Amino acid sequence: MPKDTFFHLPLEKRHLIEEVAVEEFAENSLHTASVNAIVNNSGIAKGSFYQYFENMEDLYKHVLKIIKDRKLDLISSLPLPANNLDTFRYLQRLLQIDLAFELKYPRLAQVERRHNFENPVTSSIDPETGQRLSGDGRFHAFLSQGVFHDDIATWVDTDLAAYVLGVVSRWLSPYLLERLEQDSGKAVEADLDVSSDPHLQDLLQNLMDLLMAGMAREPQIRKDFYSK
Amino acid sequence: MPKDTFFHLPLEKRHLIEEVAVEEFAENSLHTASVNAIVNNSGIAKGSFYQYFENMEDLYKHVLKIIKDRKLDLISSLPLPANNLDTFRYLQRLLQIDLAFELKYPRLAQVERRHNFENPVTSSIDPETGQRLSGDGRFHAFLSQGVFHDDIATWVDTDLAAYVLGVVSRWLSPYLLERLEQDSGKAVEADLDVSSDPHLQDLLQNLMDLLMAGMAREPQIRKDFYSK
DNA sequence: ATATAATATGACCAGTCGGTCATAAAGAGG
DNA sequence: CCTCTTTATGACCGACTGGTCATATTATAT
Repeated sequence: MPKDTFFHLPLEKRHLIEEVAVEEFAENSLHTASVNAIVNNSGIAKGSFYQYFENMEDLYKHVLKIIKDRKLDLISSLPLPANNLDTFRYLQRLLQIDLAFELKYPRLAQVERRHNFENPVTSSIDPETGQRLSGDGRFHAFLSQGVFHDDIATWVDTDLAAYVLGVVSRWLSPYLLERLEQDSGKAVEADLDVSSDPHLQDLLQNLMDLLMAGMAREPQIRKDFYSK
Repeated sequence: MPKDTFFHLPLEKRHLIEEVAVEEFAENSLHTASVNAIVNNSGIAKGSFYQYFENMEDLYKHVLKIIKDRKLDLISSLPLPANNLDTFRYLQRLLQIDLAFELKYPRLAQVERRHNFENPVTSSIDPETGQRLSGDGRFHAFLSQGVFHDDIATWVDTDLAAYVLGVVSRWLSPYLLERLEQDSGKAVEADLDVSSDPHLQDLLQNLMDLLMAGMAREPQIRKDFYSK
């Protein structure tokens, strides 16, 4: 955690340092990021850096926390979904959240991608159930719910599916945004409404169809013929 | 391209340097890889490095070429598929190739992933047709063939699908291998036959089912009801 | 005004970086 | 043996690295 001094800083100065750090971590990993670069780009003295942070890792963890906070803020700012969200509307919402985050904080999203690349987590074991738990758990939760509600076929290997969904959601956003720009011929505005833009909805729906028809039980899916 | 001197080297020495370079590029990008590290780890003098290569980028490109060559070798070494390969067996083969490569050359695969991360290509425009062409073109070819043979639904956005397949194939291999290790409780041997191991086939088939039922026209897929 | 605490600063350190180069060693042809 | 070419070497260079620290400045409290 950054030292107290850092949090006593005028907000403007603090935010400047944070912005510069984000930019640095977007282009460099924790181990290759440069203290000197951050110091120079934010106009503070080298000594000040070490008055604010223990070391680079301290600042890095702080940036990761910013990412977490911003994402939570963003989720709560999105229009509240209906109480009984359809299984696949729920998945669509998960993808939309990542998309909105990419749109609003592209550099933070890049830092997150880099972090994920340097610290890959293909899986971890749930200490309670002993089951595999790939990724951040969002998609495991989605799949469990889906299977429970008979919306997802029972033959689906949920850990494999959760991993695949995680990978797709992580890399989908930059593709969709670049695609939007190329298709429309103009830059995408940062305040684009991800849940209403028609072209974006088309693309997202196309992906949803692709995923759904594979996992949805209705209409007939081959494997379910045998398993039930 | 490396200088002549490099190719005059005894094979053993040349391969040692290449191995050390691969290891360096597996852990560092082109811009953060260290000449000194490579020199020390391979036991050659600093000056020799610059007798063999123009600079680090020269060596980097050479390693990329090794990756390309090894992959081609591996493809031609795999049992030849039947002439008229079923559309989805063809996709399965594409995934198996990536898997075999990860299994046989895990460090080369890591270098490739890092390269792809540092030089992301979400899409490029085909100069001939003017169409979008995401990824390396393998999956575009697959999808075009599939649509042509009526095996893939016409409503599928092929560029989006090709991108998703590319992302999945790139990140699937390390997951599957780790999964195999955890499920079986023992390390996976490097000479595992990716096209015959039963557990591996189960997992791959599960993913194929997931993808197929979404893209295969048979049995009924919703969107095709309307489009045809 | 004075004393004390909090903050800011950049010269400085030892270590590493990519890259060069004069020199030495080794090979090849006669 | 001598000659000429190719290859090997590591000391050396200037630039940059993360980190320290004595000193200076500012804010706070009395």
